Amino acid sequence: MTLTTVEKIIEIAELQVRTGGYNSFSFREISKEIGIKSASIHYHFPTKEDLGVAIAHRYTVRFEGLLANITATTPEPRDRLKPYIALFNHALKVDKKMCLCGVLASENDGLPDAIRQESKRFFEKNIEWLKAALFPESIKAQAQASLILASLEGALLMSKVMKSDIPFDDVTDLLNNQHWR
Amino acid sequence: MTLTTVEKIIEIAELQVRTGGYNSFSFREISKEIGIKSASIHYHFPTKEDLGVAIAHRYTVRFEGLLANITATTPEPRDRLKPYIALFNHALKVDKKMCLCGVLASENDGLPDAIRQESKRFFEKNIEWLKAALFPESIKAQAQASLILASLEGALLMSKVMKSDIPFDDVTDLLNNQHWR
DNA sequence: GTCTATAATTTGATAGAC
DNA sequence: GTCTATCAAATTATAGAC
Repeated sequence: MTLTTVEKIIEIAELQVRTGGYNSFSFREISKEIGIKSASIHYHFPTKEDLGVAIAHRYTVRFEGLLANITATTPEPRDRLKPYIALFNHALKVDKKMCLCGVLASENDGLPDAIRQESKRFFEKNIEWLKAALFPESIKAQAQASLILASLEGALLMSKVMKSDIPFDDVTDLLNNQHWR
Repeated sequence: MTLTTVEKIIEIAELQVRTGGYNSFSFREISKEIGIKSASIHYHFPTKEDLGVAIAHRYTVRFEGLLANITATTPEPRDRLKPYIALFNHALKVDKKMCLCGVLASENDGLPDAIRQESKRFFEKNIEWLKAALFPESIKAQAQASLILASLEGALLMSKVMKSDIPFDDVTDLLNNQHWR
Protein backbone atom coordinates (compact mmCIF):
# COMPACT_ATOMS: atom_id res chain seq x y z
CA MET A 1 0.00 0.00 0.00
CA THR A 2 1.76 3.12 -1.23
CA LEU A 3 0.40 6.34 0.15
CA THR A 4 0.42 9.60 -1.73
CA THR A 5 1.95 12.61 -0.03
CA VAL A 6 -1.48 14.00 0.72
CA GLU A 7 -2.52 10.74 2.35
CA LYS A 8 0.66 10.63 4.41
CA ILE A 9 0.13 14.19 5.60
CA ILE A 10 -3.43 13.53 6.69
CA GLU A 11 -2.51 10.23 8.34
CA ILE A 12 0.31 11.70 10.43
CA ALA A 13 -1.67 14.81 11.28
CA GLU A 14 -4.60 12.70 12.46
CA LEU A 15 -2.39 10.71 14.80
CA GLN A 16 -0.90 13.89 16.22
CA VAL A 17 -4.30 15.45 16.87
CA ARG A 18 -5.51 12.23 18.48
CA THR A 19 -2.45 12.32 20.73
CA GLY A 20 -2.40 15.89 21.97
CA GLY A 21 -5.18 17.89 20.37
CA TYR A 22 -5.54 20.32 17.50
CA ASN A 23 -3.05 22.86 18.80
CA SER A 24 -0.39 20.22 19.35
CA PHE A 25 0.15 19.34 15.72
CA SER A 26 2.38 21.39 13.48
CA PHE A 27 3.40 21.48 9.82
CA ARG A 28 7.04 21.20 10.87
CA GLU A 29 6.49 18.01 12.84
CA ILE A 30 4.52 16.39 10.05
CA SER A 31 7.08 17.37 7.42
CA LYS A 32 9.90 15.95 9.51
CA GLU A 33 8.14 12.60 9.81
CA ILE A 34 7.43 12.38 6.10
CA GLY A 35 10.81 13.64 5.04
CA ILE A 36 9.71 16.74 3.15
CA LYS A 37 9.75 20.43 4.02
CA SER A 38 6.88 22.22 5.71
CA ALA A 39 6.50 24.53 2.72
CA SER A 40 5.53 21.47 0.69
CA ILE A 41 2.62 20.79 2.98
CA HIS A 42 1.32 24.29 2.32
CA TYR A 43 1.20 23.35 -1.35
CA HIS A 44 -1.37 20.64 -0.54
CA PHE A 45 -3.09 22.43 2.34
CA PRO A 46 -2.72 26.22 2.21
CA THR A 47 -3.65 26.75 5.86
CA LYS A 48 -3.64 24.71 9.04
CA GLU A 49 -7.41 25.02 9.11
CA ASP A 50 -7.62 23.43 5.65
CA LEU A 51 -5.62 20.46 6.88
CA GLY A 52 -7.70 20.25 10.05
CA VAL A 53 -10.89 20.07 8.01
CA ALA A 54 -9.38 17.39 5.76
CA ILE A 55 -8.40 15.24 8.74
CA ALA A 56 -11.84 15.42 10.32
CA HIS A 57 -13.59 14.85 7.00
CA ARG A 58 -11.56 11.76 6.11
CA TYR A 59 -12.09 10.39 9.61
CA THR A 60 -15.85 10.74 9.40
CA VAL A 61 -16.09 9.34 5.87
CA ARG A 62 -14.01 6.32 6.89
CA PHE A 63 -16.18 5.83 9.97
CA GLU A 64 -19.34 5.99 7.87
CA GLY A 65 -17.90 3.21 5.73
CA LEU A 66 -17.36 1.04 8.79
CA LEU A 67 -20.92 1.70 9.93
CA ALA A 68 -22.30 0.77 6.52
CA ASN A 69 -20.29 -2.42 6.69
CA ILE A 70 -21.89 -3.36 10.02
CA THR A 71 -25.34 -2.71 8.62
CA ALA A 72 -24.59 -4.87 5.60
CA THR A 73 -23.03 -7.81 7.40
CA THR A 74 -25.14 -7.90 10.56
CA PRO A 75 -28.84 -8.17 9.77
CA GLU A 76 -30.18 -8.29 13.33
CA PRO A 77 -30.39 -4.87 15.03
CA ARG A 78 -29.71 -6.44 18.43
CA ASP A 79 -26.43 -7.92 17.12
CA ARG A 80 -25.09 -4.59 15.90
CA LEU A 81 -24.06 -3.03 19.19
CA LYS A 82 -21.07 -5.34 19.59
CA PRO A 83 -19.40 -4.52 16.26
CA TYR A 84 -20.16 -0.84 16.90
CA ILE A 85 -18.42 -0.98 20.26
CA ALA A 86 -15.54 -2.77 18.52
CA LEU A 87 -14.81 0.40 16.54
CA PHE A 88 -14.06 2.31 19.74
CA ASN A 89 -12.30 -0.69 21.23
CA HIS A 90 -9.98 -0.59 18.23
CA ALA A 91 -9.14 3.06 18.84
CA LEU A 92 -8.22 2.34 22.46
CA LYS A 93 -6.40 -0.98 22.14
CA VAL A 94 -4.95 -1.03 18.64
CA ASP A 95 -4.41 2.62 17.75
CA LYS A 96 -3.97 3.41 21.44
CA LYS A 97 -5.42 6.80 20.65
CA MET A 98 -8.51 8.84 21.37
CA CYS A 99 -11.33 9.19 18.89
CA LEU A 100 -10.35 12.11 16.66
CA CYS A 101 -13.72 13.79 16.91
CA GLY A 102 -13.84 13.23 20.66
CA VAL A 103 -10.66 15.27 20.96
CA LEU A 104 -11.93 17.95 18.61
CA ALA A 105 -15.25 18.08 20.46
CA SER A 106 -13.53 18.74 23.76
CA GLU A 107 -11.64 21.67 22.22
CA ASN A 108 -14.70 22.76 20.29
CA ASP A 109 -15.00 26.38 21.39
CA GLY A 110 -11.39 27.13 20.53
CA LEU A 111 -11.49 25.72 17.00
CA PRO A 112 -12.16 27.32 13.60
CA ASP A 113 -15.78 27.05 12.58
CA ALA A 114 -15.14 24.80 9.57
CA ILE A 115 -13.53 22.19 11.84
CA ARG A 116 -16.36 22.42 14.34
CA GLN A 117 -18.79 21.66 11.55
CA GLU A 118 -16.85 18.58 10.51
CA SER A 119 -16.72 17.10 14.00
CA LYS A 120 -20.36 17.93 14.49
CA ARG A 121 -21.08 15.88 11.39
CA PHE A 122 -19.30 12.90 12.93
CA PHE A 123 -21.61 12.93 15.91
CA GLU A 124 -24.71 13.49 13.80
CA LYS A 125 -23.87 10.57 11.53
CA ASN A 126 -23.24 8.28 14.48
CA ILE A 127 -26.50 9.19 16.18
CA GLU A 128 -28.38 8.79 12.91
CA TRP A 129 -26.88 5.35 12.33
CA LEU A 130 -27.41 4.16 15.91
CA LYS A 131 -31.07 5.13 15.80
CA ALA A 132 -31.77 3.39 12.52
CA ALA A 133 -29.48 0.39 12.86
CA LEU A 134 -30.00 -0.48 16.53
CA PHE A 135 -33.39 0.89 17.50
CA PRO A 136 -35.52 1.12 14.35
CA GLU A 137 -38.73 0.56 16.32
CA SER A 138 -38.06 2.36 19.58
CA ILE A 139 -39.49 5.66 20.68
CA LYS A 140 -36.42 5.98 22.89
CA ALA A 141 -34.05 5.57 19.95
CA GLN A 142 -32.69 9.11 20.05
CA ALA A 143 -31.88 9.11 23.76
CA GLN A 144 -30.46 5.61 23.73
CA ALA A 145 -28.25 6.44 20.78
CA SER A 146 -26.92 9.49 22.63
CA LEU A 147 -26.22 7.44 25.74
CA ILE A 148 -24.25 4.83 23.80
CA LEU A 149 -22.13 7.34 21.92
CA ALA A 150 -21.55 9.53 24.98
CA SER A 151 -20.60 6.49 27.09
CA LEU A 152 -18.09 5.28 24.53
CA GLU A 153 -16.45 8.66 24.03
CA GLY A 154 -16.32 9.16 27.78
CA ALA A 155 -15.02 5.64 28.37
CA LEU A 156 -12.15 6.30 25.95
CA LEU A 157 -11.26 9.45 27.91
CA MET A 158 -11.32 7.60 31.17
CA SER A 159 -9.25 4.64 30.06
CA LYS A 160 -6.65 6.93 28.51
CA VAL A 161 -6.29 9.00 31.64
CA MET A 162 -6.41 6.04 34.03
CA LYS A 163 -3.90 4.12 31.92
CA SER A 164 -6.12 1.08 32.18
CA ASP A 165 -8.54 -0.72 29.87
CA ILE A 166 -10.78 -1.57 32.82
CA PRO A 167 -13.04 1.52 32.74
CA PHE A 168 -13.66 1.04 29.03
CA ASP A 169 -14.33 -2.69 29.43
CA ASP A 170 -16.62 -2.07 32.39
CA VAL A 171 -18.65 0.45 30.43
CA THR A 172 -18.95 -1.72 27.34
CA ASP A 173 -19.96 -4.74 29.45
CA LEU A 174 -22.80 -2.74 30.94
CA LEU A 175 -23.85 -1.47 27.53
CA ASN A 176 -23.84 -5.02 26.17
CA ASN A 177 -25.90 -6.36 29.07
CA GLN A 178 -28.34 -3.48 29.09
CA HIS A 179 -31.93 -4.27 28.22
CA TRP A 180 -32.50 -1.80 25.37
CA ARG A 181 -36.03 -1.17 24.29
CA MET B 1 -15.20 38.70 46.89
CA THR B 2 -11.73 40.04 46.15
CA LEU B 3 -9.46 37.61 44.39
CA THR B 4 -5.72 37.55 44.85
CA THR B 5 -3.56 37.70 41.75
CA VAL B 6 -2.83 34.00 42.03
CA GLU B 7 -6.53 33.21 42.19
CA LYS B 8 -7.25 35.45 39.20
CA ILE B 9 -4.52 33.76 37.19
CA ILE B 10 -5.82 30.27 37.93
CA GLU B 11 -9.42 31.29 37.31
CA ILE B 12 -8.74 32.78 33.88
CA ALA B 13 -6.38 29.99 32.88
CA GLU B 14 -8.99 27.39 33.81
CA LEU B 15 -11.60 29.03 31.61
CA GLN B 16 -9.18 29.18 28.71
CA VAL B 17 -8.24 25.51 29.01
CA ARG B 18 -11.90 24.57 29.25
CA THR B 19 -12.54 26.57 26.09
CA GLY B 20 -9.79 25.38 23.80
CA GLY B 21 -7.50 22.94 25.56
CA TYR B 22 -4.16 23.06 27.32
CA ASN B 23 -2.19 24.30 24.32
CA SER B 24 -4.63 27.12 23.66
CA PHE B 25 -3.91 29.09 26.82
CA SER B 26 -0.95 31.42 27.11
CA PHE B 27 0.66 33.60 29.75
CA ARG B 28 0.26 36.60 27.48
CA GLU B 29 -3.49 36.13 27.11
CA ILE B 30 -3.99 35.70 30.84
CA SER B 31 -1.86 38.71 31.69
CA LYS B 32 -3.79 40.88 29.26
CA GLU B 33 -7.11 39.92 30.85
CA ILE B 34 -5.87 40.62 34.38
CA GLY B 35 -4.05 43.78 33.46
CA ILE B 36 -0.54 42.74 34.46
CA LYS B 37 2.48 41.65 32.44
CA SER B 38 3.24 38.04 31.55
CA ALA B 39 6.51 38.24 33.47
CA SER B 40 4.48 38.72 36.63
CA ILE B 41 2.72 35.44 36.08
CA HIS B 42 6.08 33.69 35.95
CA TYR B 43 6.73 35.07 39.43
CA HIS B 44 3.75 33.05 40.74
CA PHE B 45 4.08 30.09 38.38
CA PRO B 46 7.63 29.63 37.06
CA THR B 47 6.57 27.39 34.15
CA LYS B 48 3.42 26.75 32.18
CA GLU B 49 3.40 23.22 33.54
CA ASP B 50 3.33 24.60 37.10
CA LEU B 51 0.27 26.64 36.27
CA GLY B 52 -1.35 23.70 34.51
CA VAL B 53 -0.91 21.56 37.61
CA ALA B 54 -2.34 24.30 39.80
CA ILE B 55 -5.43 24.64 37.63
CA ALA B 56 -6.16 20.93 37.63
CA HIS B 57 -5.45 20.61 41.33
CA ARG B 58 -7.75 23.44 42.33
CA TYR B 59 -10.46 22.07 40.06
CA THR B 60 -10.33 18.64 41.66
CA VAL B 61 -10.18 19.95 45.22
CA ARG B 62 -13.19 22.15 44.57
CA PHE B 63 -15.05 19.23 43.01
CA GLU B 64 -14.27 17.05 46.01
CA GLY B 65 -15.83 19.70 48.21
CA LEU B 66 -19.01 19.63 46.14
CA LEU B 67 -19.13 15.84 46.40
CA ALA B 68 -18.68 15.97 50.17
CA ASN B 69 -21.52 18.45 50.31
CA ILE B 70 -23.82 16.06 48.47
CA THR B 71 -22.91 13.25 50.83
CA ALA B 72 -23.60 15.45 53.82
CA THR B 73 -26.90 16.92 52.68
CA THR B 74 -28.40 13.92 50.88
CA PRO B 75 -28.60 10.88 53.16
CA GLU B 76 -30.26 8.45 50.73
CA PRO B 77 -27.84 6.93 48.21
CA ARG B 78 -30.60 6.70 45.59
CA ASP B 79 -31.19 10.46 45.88
CA ARG B 80 -27.57 11.37 45.21
CA LEU B 81 -27.41 10.83 41.46
CA LYS B 82 -29.46 13.94 40.71
CA PRO B 83 -27.25 16.41 42.58
CA TYR B 84 -24.21 14.68 41.07
CA ILE B 85 -25.58 15.16 37.56
CA ALA B 86 -26.32 18.78 38.49
CA LEU B 87 -22.57 19.43 38.77
CA PHE B 88 -22.09 18.56 35.11
CA ASN B 89 -25.30 20.32 34.15
CA HIS B 90 -23.83 23.45 35.72
CA ALA B 91 -20.68 23.19 33.60
CA LEU B 92 -22.74 22.94 30.42
CA LYS B 93 -25.52 25.45 31.09
CA VAL B 94 -24.04 28.00 33.48
CA ASP B 95 -20.31 27.98 32.75
CA LYS B 96 -21.05 26.93 29.17
CA LYS B 97 -17.74 25.11 29.27
CA MET B 98 -16.40 21.59 29.20
CA CYS B 99 -15.29 19.81 32.33
CA LEU B 100 -11.65 20.82 32.80
CA CYS B 101 -10.45 17.29 33.38
CA GLY B 102 -12.48 16.00 30.44
CA VAL B 103 -10.53 18.34 28.19
CA LEU B 104 -7.22 17.40 29.78
CA ALA B 105 -8.08 13.71 29.52
CA SER B 106 -8.70 13.99 25.79
CA GLU B 107 -5.27 15.58 25.31
CA ASN B 108 -3.71 13.22 27.82
CA ASP B 109 -0.88 11.74 25.77
CA GLY B 110 0.40 15.16 24.76
CA LEU B 111 0.55 16.61 28.28
CA PRO B 112 3.34 16.83 30.86
CA ASP B 113 3.26 13.95 33.29
CA ALA B 114 2.47 16.07 36.35
CA ILE B 115 -0.70 17.33 34.69
CA ARG B 116 -1.71 13.83 33.66
CA GLN B 117 -1.46 12.77 37.28
CA GLU B 118 -3.71 15.59 38.40
CA SER B 119 -6.45 14.83 35.91
CA LYS B 120 -6.16 11.14 36.70
CA ARG B 121 -6.82 12.01 40.32
CA PHE B 122 -10.03 13.80 39.33
CA PHE B 123 -11.38 10.64 37.74
CA GLU B 124 -10.23 8.42 40.59
CA LYS B 125 -11.90 10.62 43.17
CA ASN B 126 -15.14 10.70 41.21
CA ILE B 127 -15.23 6.92 40.79
CA GLU B 128 -14.41 6.44 44.44
CA TRP B 129 -17.18 8.76 45.52
CA LEU B 130 -19.77 7.31 43.12
CA LYS B 131 -19.09 3.79 44.37
CA ALA B 132 -19.40 4.68 48.03
CA ALA B 133 -22.11 7.33 47.84
CA LEU B 134 -24.43 5.78 45.24
CA PHE B 135 -23.80 2.03 45.32
CA PRO B 136 -22.46 1.14 48.77
CA GLU B 137 -24.00 -2.35 48.61
CA SER B 138 -23.63 -3.27 44.95
CA ILE B 139 -21.16 -5.71 43.44
CA LYS B 140 -21.56 -3.72 40.22
CA ALA B 141 -20.59 -0.45 41.90
CA GLN B 142 -17.31 -0.03 40.05
CA ALA B 143 -18.76 -0.57 36.58
CA GLN B 144 -21.83 1.51 37.22
CA ALA B 145 -19.72 4.35 38.55
CA SER B 146 -17.60 4.26 35.39
CA LEU B 147 -20.69 4.27 33.18
CA ILE B 148 -22.15 7.31 34.93
CA LEU B 149 -18.95 9.34 34.80
CA ALA B 150 -18.16 8.32 31.21
CA SER B 151 -21.71 9.14 30.09
CA LEU B 152 -21.61 12.57 31.66
CA GLU B 153 -18.20 13.48 30.24
CA GLY B 154 -19.27 12.21 26.83
CA ALA B 155 -22.62 13.97 27.03
CA LEU B 156 -20.84 17.26 27.69
CA LEU B 157 -18.70 16.69 24.59
CA MET B 158 -21.73 15.93 22.49
CA SER B 159 -23.82 18.86 23.61
CA LYS B 160 -20.91 21.25 23.07
CA VAL B 161 -20.28 20.03 19.55
CA MET B 162 -23.96 19.76 18.61
CA LYS B 163 -24.66 23.21 20.05
CA SER B 164 -27.69 21.76 21.78
CA ASP B 165 -28.57 20.77 25.33
CA ILE B 166 -30.69 17.90 24.05
CA PRO B 167 -28.01 15.18 23.96
CA PHE B 168 -26.97 16.00 27.51
CA ASP B 169 -30.57 16.10 28.74
CA ASP B 170 -31.38 12.84 26.96
CA VAL B 171 -28.42 11.11 28.55
CA THR B 172 -29.17 12.39 32.04
CA ASP B 173 -32.84 11.42 31.72
CA LEU B 174 -31.84 7.86 30.92
CA LEU B 175 -29.38 7.80 33.80
CA ASN B 176 -32.05 9.08 36.17
CA ASN B 177 -34.58 6.49 35.01
CA GLN B 178 -32.13 3.62 35.00
CA HIS B 179 -32.76 0.81 37.45
CA TRP B 180 -29.39 0.71 39.23
CA ARG B 181 -28.61 -2.28 41.39
C1' DG C 1 5.50 19.08 -6.36
C1' DT C 2 9.39 20.11 -3.64
C1' DC C 3 12.93 23.09 -2.44
C1' DT C 4 15.46 27.42 -0.10
C1' DA C 5 14.87 31.43 2.19
C1' DT C 6 12.55 34.35 4.90
C1' DA C 7 8.85 37.11 6.92
C1' DA C 8 5.67 37.99 10.78
C1' DT C 9 3.90 36.55 14.93
C1' DT C 10 3.46 34.16 19.19
C1' DT C 11 5.22 31.78 22.88
C1' DG C 12 7.60 30.33 27.28
C1' DA C 13 11.06 32.08 29.87
C1' DT C 14 14.90 35.10 32.21
C1' DA C 15 17.57 39.27 34.06
C1' DG C 16 17.47 43.07 36.58
C1' DA C 17 15.38 47.72 38.04
C1' DC C 18 11.94 49.56 41.15
C1' DG D 1 5.20 41.64 43.43
C1' DT D 2 5.23 43.99 39.20
C1' DC D 3 7.66 46.23 35.72
C1' DT D 4 10.78 46.85 31.24
C1' DA D 5 13.48 44.68 28.14
C1' DT D 6 14.92 40.98 25.84
C1' DC D 7 15.88 36.22 24.22
C1' DA D 8 15.47 31.83 21.90
C1' DA D 9 12.51 28.89 19.87
C1' DA D 10 8.52 27.54 17.40
C1' DT D 11 4.74 28.50 14.43
C1' DT D 12 1.93 29.64 10.26
C1' DA D 13 2.62 31.32 6.00
C1' DT D 14 4.59 33.29 1.45
C1' DA D 15 7.81 34.21 -2.64
C1' DG D 16 10.28 32.42 -6.02
C1' DA D 17 13.86 29.02 -7.96
C1' DC D 18 14.17 24.33 -9.78
